[in-house]
Amino acid sequence: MTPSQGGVRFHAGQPLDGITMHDLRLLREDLDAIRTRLGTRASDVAWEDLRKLIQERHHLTSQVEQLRHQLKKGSDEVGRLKREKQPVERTMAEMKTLSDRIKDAEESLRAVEERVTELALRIPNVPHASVPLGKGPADNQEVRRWGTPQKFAFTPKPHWEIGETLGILDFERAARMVGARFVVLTGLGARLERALINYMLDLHAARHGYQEVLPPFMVNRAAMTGTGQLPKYEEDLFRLRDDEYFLIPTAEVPLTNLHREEILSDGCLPIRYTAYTPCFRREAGSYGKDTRGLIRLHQFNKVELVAFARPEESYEELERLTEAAEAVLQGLGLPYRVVTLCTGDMGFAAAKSYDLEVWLPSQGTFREISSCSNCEAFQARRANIRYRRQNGKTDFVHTLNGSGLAVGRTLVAILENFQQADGSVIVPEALRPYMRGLERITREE
RNA sequence: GGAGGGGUGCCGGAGUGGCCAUAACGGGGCGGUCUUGAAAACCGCUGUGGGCGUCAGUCCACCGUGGGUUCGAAUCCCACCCCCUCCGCCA
Repeated sequence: MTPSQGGVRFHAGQPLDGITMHDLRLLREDLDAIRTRLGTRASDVAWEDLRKLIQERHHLTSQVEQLRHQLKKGSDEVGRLKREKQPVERTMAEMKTLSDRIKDAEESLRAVEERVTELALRIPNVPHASVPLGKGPADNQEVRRWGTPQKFAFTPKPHWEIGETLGILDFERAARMVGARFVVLTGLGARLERALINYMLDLHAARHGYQEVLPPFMVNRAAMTGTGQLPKYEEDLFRLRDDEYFLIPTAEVPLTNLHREEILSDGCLPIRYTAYTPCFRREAGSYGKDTRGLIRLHQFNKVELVAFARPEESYEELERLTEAAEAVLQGLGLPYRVVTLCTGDMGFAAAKSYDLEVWLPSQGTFREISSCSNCEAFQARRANIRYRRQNGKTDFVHTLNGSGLAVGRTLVAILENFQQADGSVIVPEALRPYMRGLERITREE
């Protein structure tokens, strides 16, 4: 793949060929079916251009291959003639002409492939048959609820008021040193955040069988393309100015890319990873939404769950992963519900997603605190992650990911759900060992 | 950042322009012969992706990545990436 302005480019010398090929086979065979199943999910895809380009690519490929075959034979002939001391000038001249023709044809092919890749990489994943059709959050389906929201004898305060009164959240100083949508946690706030991270990691690593990982917080373009953040959502990412590196918007990116370009052995599946990372998001286009508090920040902490599964087991794995995320909320005693996202509300890479929504008393609603998705083979194709079946054939794995949980939003839920009339906040029992036994957060003098 | 060395298949490792690339040779793995069983020995098989084809098969690409030279490149040239050693700097 040739580097090009504005095209899809790879930093670490990784070719795109493998990625496009896999998508292309599917597309060539079933373009219309895929288009129909995607519906409004892919309204901005240039389907007709793509159809033409795929045909053109196919045509050019066979042409180039045929010419190359001729050149190979001719060049062998030159070698043979030279050994036999026979004249070679004529054959060499013919081959020179042929070689030039090949270069032209290859140039055309390269251009077409680049266009195909660019278009194909912007097609979202096809939803699973069990996903409800819909346009937005209103069409999501509630699956179950857990816990009972607390009845307050007073009007529950929003978390930013609780936090500022307790002196553990400082938005003002954060804004001064960076800008809007950042926070400084201090004292017991910082300790509570750290306690939550450790509690979640321990739970997933020790109880749920996820291997703990501490990955890089920035990755290259190839990795971002593999999980589907690129090329379509570049404006949502923070990018370094002098290097082709991006700050991760979620640990899903480094964890899933852990096995990019690998063939896993059947016996090691399923593979389960958990990691704490900060997450960086530009939140382009969300001006005015959740401007106060910890709900929507440019940098937040998250403990992530990622799994690699055999295709036939991936939906079972999605349930297992979702339950692991739920266990965090249950352990903390926070009421929540689980919803199945409708086709219109799902992420780019997901085939099916469950959102966990935690109860926030100050808003009187459930707010997203985790999103658990089965991406099926979508990311595996883009990142070329395969496994060897018992019959020796290779096949793409299914990748899954979910928050387990968004730490900042968990802190929000704790402050709001466990706030007391005197302004203090009760520390959930599960967290106390991580808080040096502290039972209640009060203002520190 | 500076100097040097290196990236070849599951692993080690040969290959410095066609003849030995259908990547030598060795190891590992799988299957078979032999054996009461095993070892040894011997024989065979053992990469990925794509095109065409009903099958048999056939064609193309891949020796870190991308360009270039050439009738022809793992091999020559250029750039980049990664790894190792030493020096400097640094948490």
